[in-house]
Amino acid sequence: MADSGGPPSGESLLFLTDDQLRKAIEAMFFAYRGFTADPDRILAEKGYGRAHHRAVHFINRSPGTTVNNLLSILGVTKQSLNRVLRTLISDGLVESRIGKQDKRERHLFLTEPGETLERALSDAQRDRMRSAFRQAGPDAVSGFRQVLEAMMDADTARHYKRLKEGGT
Amino acid sequence: MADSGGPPSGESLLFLTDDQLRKAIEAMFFAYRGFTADPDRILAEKGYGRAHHRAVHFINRSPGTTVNNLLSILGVTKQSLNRVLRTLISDGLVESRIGKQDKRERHLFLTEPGETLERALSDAQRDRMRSAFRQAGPDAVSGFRQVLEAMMDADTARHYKRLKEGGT
DNA sequence: CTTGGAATGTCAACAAGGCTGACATAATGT
DNA sequence: ACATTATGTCAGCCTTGTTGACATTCCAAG
Repeated sequence: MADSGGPPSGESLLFLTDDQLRKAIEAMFFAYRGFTADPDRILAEKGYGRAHHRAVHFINRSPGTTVNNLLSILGVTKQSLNRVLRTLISDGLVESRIGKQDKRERHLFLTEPGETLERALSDAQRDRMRSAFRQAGPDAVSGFRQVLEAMMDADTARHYKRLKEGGT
Repeated sequence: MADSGGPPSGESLLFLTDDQLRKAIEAMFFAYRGFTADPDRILAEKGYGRAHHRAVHFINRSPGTTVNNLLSILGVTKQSLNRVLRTLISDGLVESRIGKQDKRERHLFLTEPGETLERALSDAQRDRMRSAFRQAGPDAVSGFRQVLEAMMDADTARHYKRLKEGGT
């Protein structure tokens, strides 16, 4: 089963031994920890968690987005999201406006302080990403993105592409 | 502030606009969800969580490792790890042997059923990784690994490299 | 040899943030 | 009128992180 060790077995274009795949899996695990480490520190200071970061990020990304929309992007239950939104709104980082066309909908926006927090978080994360890209070099960057896209679930990839292309 | 949109601004070898970095950040977030989705399903069936997966993975990786060693790799508190180990041991997936030299230490091993679970989990995760690599192509693979390594914390990278090179 | 500290691991209790289920309200669409 | 949709809320559960307290074992300095 595990044809590990030794050099590429040739023949396939992709010399993917179990051992190499395992290394990639571990790399993904460790890298994700680094990826979240900087924002986590900032969030901890302010008494927030990763869930708040995600909400703030995607509201900043698509100002005026609805709760439902956010739910489908984040892939959590509305109860979970609502708990986070409630604290963000009552802390004055997020504003929720009733929809004009459809008054059932709530459109979400970052307030001034909300944008400040978002910027602190994304600056930290971007700095690390930029430095990783610089170390790895230009060719590595496109490979990185291609593999990540291929690793997403189909539904998730749809969301990602939609965000990648269009704005809101 | 955000010089987003438009093609690479040239000049730097790495055309890294804020917009591109943000896309990479989102890709990382969505990809990690895909990365954990398959094992999560298997774990949920058996009543375990991601923490159990991590423990089983690294015990399989380095049989006979001590609790302390595992702790430094996983980066959680010993109490957290201990809870997970306790259930794995009482379910008969992991065996804990008191150290011969130092009787304070516990050396951890997978039992037969433990290895079976580990294989199910890593097969699922490897399958997705392999398919992502195939879709992305050989060049992408090395770029992917390079960026991930550059994204880790320094301490984490040490652990990763040690695991990558040596066996135990 | 004894004794104090360091290392290792265990138990208890708490918090964050997932989850399900039930239910309320308001607006929309048929 | 009635069913459906969008949202919010309460209650309760689970996993998994945290800190604090404590037991055991080892080792080294007196």
